[in-house]
Amino acid sequence: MTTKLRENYHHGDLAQQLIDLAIREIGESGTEKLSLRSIAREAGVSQTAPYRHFPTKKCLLAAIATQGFEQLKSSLEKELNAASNLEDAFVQIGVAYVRFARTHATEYHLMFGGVLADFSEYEMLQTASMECFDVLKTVLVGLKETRGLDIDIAHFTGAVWSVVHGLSSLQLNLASPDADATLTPRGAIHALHDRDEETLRFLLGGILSQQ
Amino acid sequence: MTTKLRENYHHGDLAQQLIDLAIREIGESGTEKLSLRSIAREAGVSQTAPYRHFPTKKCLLAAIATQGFEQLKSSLEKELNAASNLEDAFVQIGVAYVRFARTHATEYHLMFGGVLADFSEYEMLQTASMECFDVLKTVLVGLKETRGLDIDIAHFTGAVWSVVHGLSSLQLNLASPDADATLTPRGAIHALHDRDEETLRFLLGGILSQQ
DNA sequence: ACCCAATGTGAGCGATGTCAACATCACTAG
DNA sequence: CTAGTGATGTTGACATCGCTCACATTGGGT
Repeated sequence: MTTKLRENYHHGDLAQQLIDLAIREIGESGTEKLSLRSIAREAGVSQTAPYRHFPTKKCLLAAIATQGFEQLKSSLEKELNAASNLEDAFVQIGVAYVRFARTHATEYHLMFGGVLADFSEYEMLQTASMECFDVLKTVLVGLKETRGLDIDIAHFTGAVWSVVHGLSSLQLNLASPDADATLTPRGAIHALHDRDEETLRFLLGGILSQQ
Repeated sequence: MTTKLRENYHHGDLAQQLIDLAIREIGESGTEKLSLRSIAREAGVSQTAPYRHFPTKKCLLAAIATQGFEQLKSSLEKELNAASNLEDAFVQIGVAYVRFARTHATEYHLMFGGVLADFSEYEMLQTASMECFDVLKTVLVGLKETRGLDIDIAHFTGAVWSVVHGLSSLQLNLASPDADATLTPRGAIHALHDRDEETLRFLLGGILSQQ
């Protein structure tokens, strides 16, 4: 499957194929092991061809993260539109967020793992992340208004985001296939698996009843 | 301060100095940029000397994470011993956890950032992380008993851990110095800063009153 | 005083990110 | 129809990196 020679000089859609190959390679071997040269080989292209599309390795990573934010945004929007009221949307968006993290582990890692130190270096990343955040914002602002909550909305948003991010990040980075639900680090994380909605209701449920 | 020649052939405590230099370099330039050769130069030692202490670059990182778990454990234990009751300990341990993450960002990143994929490859890391987890376990098991909570303790532990980890990880990876508390990603995270206890009471407070 | 295990050195291999100069192609203006 | 231009891909090279191997130095236990 690798190193197949193209019959055409030009490739067609090298940028997107490099993104896909990079996601796969990171998923298999981790961010540190990703090499532009190896995915160039896999794409059947010279080692410097990627530089026509991504001026730097980090720019490739930023492109992956940007795509991730766009996908996450559309997932959350779908959930928001499907929910019949804001309280449902509140939980269901959380569930969709964690599900996205699990099914797009590589993207999530690049979006929130601190690999891309400063989003402002990459304009498209910046705007994609803000548009994604806006979905969460919409729900929480609406919730504050309809329920007349007396809260600092920025702080509230940060707190809620912490919960869904914590759930996602812990499971991504410390999950192990051979864990059972015992009272060990791995076990506690294993106990979270496939119980997203229950866990989120547990953690977020009390918030709405406060105040 | 760098590249100073030693007058002695032997260094004295190269292992620990390499750990310290690595923490500094990661803090300044990120995990990806850390090079064994550069910290060897800074230590005034040949480029292969580090290999007498760490068979691999990842082993150096594992040593840093191990040291981090030991420090975190002792922080949490101090908090546990200082608290007058379990409810206080519950929140104060959370506060200490987030404070550790902030003051030891590099270590925290290595401990929970998914860089060291499988702890079981590094025995000392494995045991250090379990001993650290035991402190959290003690509090939660105690809490379940004294309050007669009807909960799955592994799941409960995972959920609580998610909250403190989410708070820590979000702030570490997405904090920016020039943020104000507006309704933007950065702003929401900024709104969490220096409000650990308040946020944790907000998020964890409802849990204890449930059931 | 001797020896050995621990520790440090030097040279080098294969791989990587990136750059500069060049080649090939698709498309558009005349 | 054709000439030329910008986008895309290639070749070759440089500095750096992780890591290995063979060798040098040292200090502590006999």
